Amino acid sequence: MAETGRTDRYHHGNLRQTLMNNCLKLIEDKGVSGFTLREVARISGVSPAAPYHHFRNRTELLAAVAVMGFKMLDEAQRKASEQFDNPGHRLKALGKSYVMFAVNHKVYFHVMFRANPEPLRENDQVMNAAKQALRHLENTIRELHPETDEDNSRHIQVAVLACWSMVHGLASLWMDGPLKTMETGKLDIEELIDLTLGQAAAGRDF
Amino acid sequence: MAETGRTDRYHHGNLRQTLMNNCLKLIEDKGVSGFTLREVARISGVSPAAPYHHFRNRTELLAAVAVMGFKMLDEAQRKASEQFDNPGHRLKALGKSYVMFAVNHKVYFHVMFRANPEPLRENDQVMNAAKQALRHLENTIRELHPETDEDNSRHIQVAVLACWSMVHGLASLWMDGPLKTMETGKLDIEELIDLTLGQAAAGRDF
DNA sequence: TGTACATCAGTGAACGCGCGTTCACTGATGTAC
DNA sequence: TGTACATCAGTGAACGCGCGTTCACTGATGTAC
Repeated sequence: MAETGRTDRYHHGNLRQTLMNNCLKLIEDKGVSGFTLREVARISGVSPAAPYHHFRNRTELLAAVAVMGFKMLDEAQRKASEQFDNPGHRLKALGKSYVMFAVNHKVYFHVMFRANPEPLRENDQVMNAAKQALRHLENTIRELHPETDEDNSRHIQVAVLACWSMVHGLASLWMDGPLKTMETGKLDIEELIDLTLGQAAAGRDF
Repeated sequence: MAETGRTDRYHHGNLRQTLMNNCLKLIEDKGVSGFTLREVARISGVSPAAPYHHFRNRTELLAAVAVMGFKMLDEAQRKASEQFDNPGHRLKALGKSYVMFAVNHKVYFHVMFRANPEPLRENDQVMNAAKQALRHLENTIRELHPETDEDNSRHIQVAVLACWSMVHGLASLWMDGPLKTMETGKLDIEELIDLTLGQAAAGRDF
């Protein structure tokens, strides 16, 4: 608070966070592959070597952003699932919350799922944060299928996958853009989510 | 055919196609952002300047690959939709064909939907090819909802979106990898698609 | 069938550039006494 | 309260690198006569 604006000090005071924020800004403008450590340092008003006091290398900065994103998603999913006792309603709320997260935090979503995924996927902190964020969906579906014989455990996995696919796909299409050329692209995204999830709930078409 | 292996000629004979193939190989190894024109030229056994006789610049090579991919998808969708007269069955076949395309042509899929999408999305040839590939899905859904009043046209758009989301999401999750850490990741992908689309058809959960 | 010539599709050297990372350094900060 | 000193978090110059693209060029190919 009181710190904002005082940028003329030798010690920055909050460089780690500043680098992460500017990393996101940069990716928003130029895409994940357009992000460079040097430019992040530059717009943070700091020398090219400074970030190395906070992150081992370029990949670790991206990983930190991804972890942050998964924690935010986790929190959003938690809030959504607390809104309803009925697991069916809760599931729908989780789905909507997932897509809304992607829409409202487009850049995080990119880093979380697509930023040169290979190096990030070998990072334990990232993988754990991801698992945490997804457990709300799994728990809720488990509640919808209380019989827990062996066969059922597989059905649950498939159900999780079906739900995840639907919402991840809606989010992906929104971000990948082809959607924008369609008529529906002009609808309000929130309305669109309701309609689409409703469509799926009715079990029509597929 | 008879040309294969004769690489010691001054004129390559088929450089355009060779560059596109090696572009795909490179992206498979290093990701879209790791693809460089120079390396494509290198592994094609040609000087760094040679590609400029076939593509105006780096982006245009990517665009050509994307167009090729959409044409292949179009063809796959066409074949799938010819398998069934019943539009319900046809829809399911289209969905499966879409996901199988992504799984079997992972790299094309990446270029088509994610390769620094901004420049590609401004390319008319790419956008037209994309529209062509998607029209099978739209036609089939239109057939399922023959009443064509105004309200219905919107329902159709939403239905297209719901279906597209499901299959694009399944494909995305498969490619983005988190899926692989789940139990279901160990299932055969083809089986998985059947189960998931079946799940959705039953209208369970969501 | 030969020849002249336009055009096509390569070469290879060079350009300017920005990158990730390292290095020896130094100013700022916190702590023990 | 002052001072000595360790540690933290910056600087700025330099490294080697590979990139996209351009340039003047040349060998190969196709065609008209």
